[in-house]
Order: sequence, then structure tokens, then C-alpha cells
Amino acid sequence: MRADAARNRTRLLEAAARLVAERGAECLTMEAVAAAASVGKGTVFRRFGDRTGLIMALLDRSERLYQESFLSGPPPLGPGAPPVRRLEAFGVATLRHLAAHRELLLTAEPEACRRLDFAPRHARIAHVTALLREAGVDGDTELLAEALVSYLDVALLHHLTERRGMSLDRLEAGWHDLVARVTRD
Amino acid sequence: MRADAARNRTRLLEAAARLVAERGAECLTMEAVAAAASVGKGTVFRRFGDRTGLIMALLDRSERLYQESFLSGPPPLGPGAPPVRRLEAFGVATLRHLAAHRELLLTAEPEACRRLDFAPRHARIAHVTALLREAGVDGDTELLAEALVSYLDVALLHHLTERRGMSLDRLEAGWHDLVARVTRD
DNA sequence: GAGCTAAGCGGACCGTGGTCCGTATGGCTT
DNA sequence: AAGCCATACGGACCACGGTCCGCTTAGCTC
Repeated sequence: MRADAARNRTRLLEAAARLVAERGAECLTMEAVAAAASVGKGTVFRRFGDRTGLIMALLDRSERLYQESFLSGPPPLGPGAPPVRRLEAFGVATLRHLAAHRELLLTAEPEACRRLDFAPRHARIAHVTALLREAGVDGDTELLAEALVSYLDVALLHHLTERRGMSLDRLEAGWHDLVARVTRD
Repeated sequence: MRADAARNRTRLLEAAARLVAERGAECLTMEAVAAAASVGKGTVFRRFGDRTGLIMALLDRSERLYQESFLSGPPPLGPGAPPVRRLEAFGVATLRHLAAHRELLLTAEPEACRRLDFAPRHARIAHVTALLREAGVDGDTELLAEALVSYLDVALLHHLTERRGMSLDRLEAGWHDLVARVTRD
């Protein structure tokens, strides 16, 4: 990547972050970001592909931390704790991660529906599948993982907390319950 | 509703159905429907609110039939069979319903993500909640229903069958497994 | 440092969903 | 039959995501 491209990339990310901070995620239009970074609109698209790509780039740092925490962090989230315990912690961590970035993720989702195969989800599926197997769950663990991870969804989280008035605590308890039901033999 | 409005409504629905049949769901743009019905674009929006509304109207008949089948149809889907058996049948019926209208539903979904509260989903949640209680499942049945219904999602179905190459049979088996795990005590 | 070329840039342009508002008319009242 | 007005119409208009392509420039080569 050429120097000017790298510079523009960081300028765009900074401008985008500033926009979100000052005016909310809804004002994060591609044109506004371009203008705020004093750059052409085409440049934004070349750097990030599309709106979802830009948002993913914005969340990248947080996503890495989150991912590391369950892949190699301390127990009970990371390795060292029994698999079911890790699964419980994973769901809670994920719900909180989603809640923290809810605003941004929701404005990205329209595109992401089609992108149910985007990288973060893949990682979650793989992780849950591994934990289920480790826990000795038999049957179609891959599909079971898909079902479980579907519960850990921003849109669902948003719907249940905002529209249906459920607390995050309740969702977390729901996850514990779900894991317990699925893993007991 | 005035007579001309009613006439335009049916003309629009016919035009939309024709468009989908002839050129696929992707060509179902609001402007194309308006043109095909020889009507102004504004009229389409007034009648159906937005694109999702139009698509829901298009699927309304099928949705009613589907809904009736599990609310008052013959067992094991309808009343008469034991609740767990009905739950199993419900999932299979829903997966097939979704698969049948996949194309149309997918092009509507972008909007529908925000609309996790749209009527059909409500009905499904209510139904599953009732069956879980009837089956003697204790705990947060409402939330458990949300988790189960999240598995019955067009976008997920599409992803798993097209992108991951799973068969519909496998998804149905996965539902049976899920129900078994959740309801056993 | 001149010349070359791939990489990058930017903004005009397009399609689509959705809004708005001035105009037309169905159909009720008298 | 005439008058009235709520209802409905239609298309110009807007915002935004995304594409395209002719122009610019970083930075390597000689």
C-alpha cells in the first residue's frame, strides 16, 4: 500500500470515529466520512469496500480483543476452565460485546444479513463447536453451534432489550439456561 | 378505502407477482412495480408503506395458510398431538415455509432485521412459548422460545444450505435434536 | 533528476428506497 | 344535479450506497 493510501486510511478511520462520537452512528454516511476526511467518496469505497467494511474496520480493534479473550485469555473465558463453563462465559462475553457496539453493529447489519458468513461469526461458530465437542456433546455439533450462536445476535439483543424490555441480565441467564439444556446428557 | 384505491392495490399486487414470476425477486423494485401497474411510485408506497410491506402483502396468503396449519390444522402440526410432537412439526413446517419463499424473504430481510418485531415472528414466538409451557418446560419459556425461533430464520437457512452446503433434511434433523435437548427434563 | 508505470484519487454519475405536496376525483350530502 | 372535501394520485425530489473512469502522483529505475 502506497504511503498516501495508508495516510488516507487512518484519516478516514479517525474521521469516522469522530463522526460517530459527535453525531451518532446514523450520521455515519460514506459521503460524510469522505467529506470529514477531506477525501473523495470513491476513496472511502476503495479502502473499505462498502459501508459494512468501514464499520468492521472501526470495530476491528475491539473485535480482536474480544476474540483473543476467549481464544487465549484467562479462564473461565480462555483455556483452562471446563468447556461448559467456558461456553457460559463465552455467551456472556459475546452479549456484552454486542451490547457495547450495538449502535454501530445495527447500522451495519442490513448488509450483514446477507453476510452471515462474515469473519467474526465464523470464529464464534468454530469456537462453540470446539467447546461442544470438548464437553462431550454428541450429535451434529456444528449445527448445534449455529443454533446457539444465533441467539447471540445484535438484532435479537436489540429487539429483546429495547422493544420487549428485557434486561441484559435476563438474556445472560437465558444463555446459561440454554447451554445447560443443550449440554446435559 | 376508496374504490380506485382498492383497484390500484390489486393491480399493484398482480403486477408485483408477475414481475417476480417473470424476472425474479431482485427485479422487484418499487418503481418497476409502479410502472408495471401503470401507477405512480407514490401510490405504491402509500398502499404498502415500504418495500417490506409490499413483500409481506405478496406473501400474505401463504403466511395465513401456514399460520392456520399450526394454530388450527390437523395434528401433529395443529392441536391434538402432544406438545413436543407439535413443536417438532412446527419447526419442520416453518423451515419448509421459509425455504419456499426464500428468494422473496431474503430481498425483504434487509429491512426486516430492524423489524424483528414484525407480525409473523410474534405469532411464532407466541406459539412456541405456549407449546413449551404445555410440555411442562419450566424456566424462562419466553426467552427460550426466542432462542428456538432464531434458528428458524431465512437468512440462516439460506446461509447453511447455500454457503455451507447443508441439506434441508439436516436442518430439520437439527431442529428435532434441538427440541429434544431443550424439552427433556 | 528525468521518465515511467502501477497505484491511488475524486467526484460525476447511477439506481433505488422513500418523502412531499400540489392536483384530481370518488362518492356523500343536500 | 351541484357542491364539497376527505381520500388518493403521481411524479418531482432527496439521500445514500455504490460504480466508473479519466487524471494525478508516489516512488522505483536508470
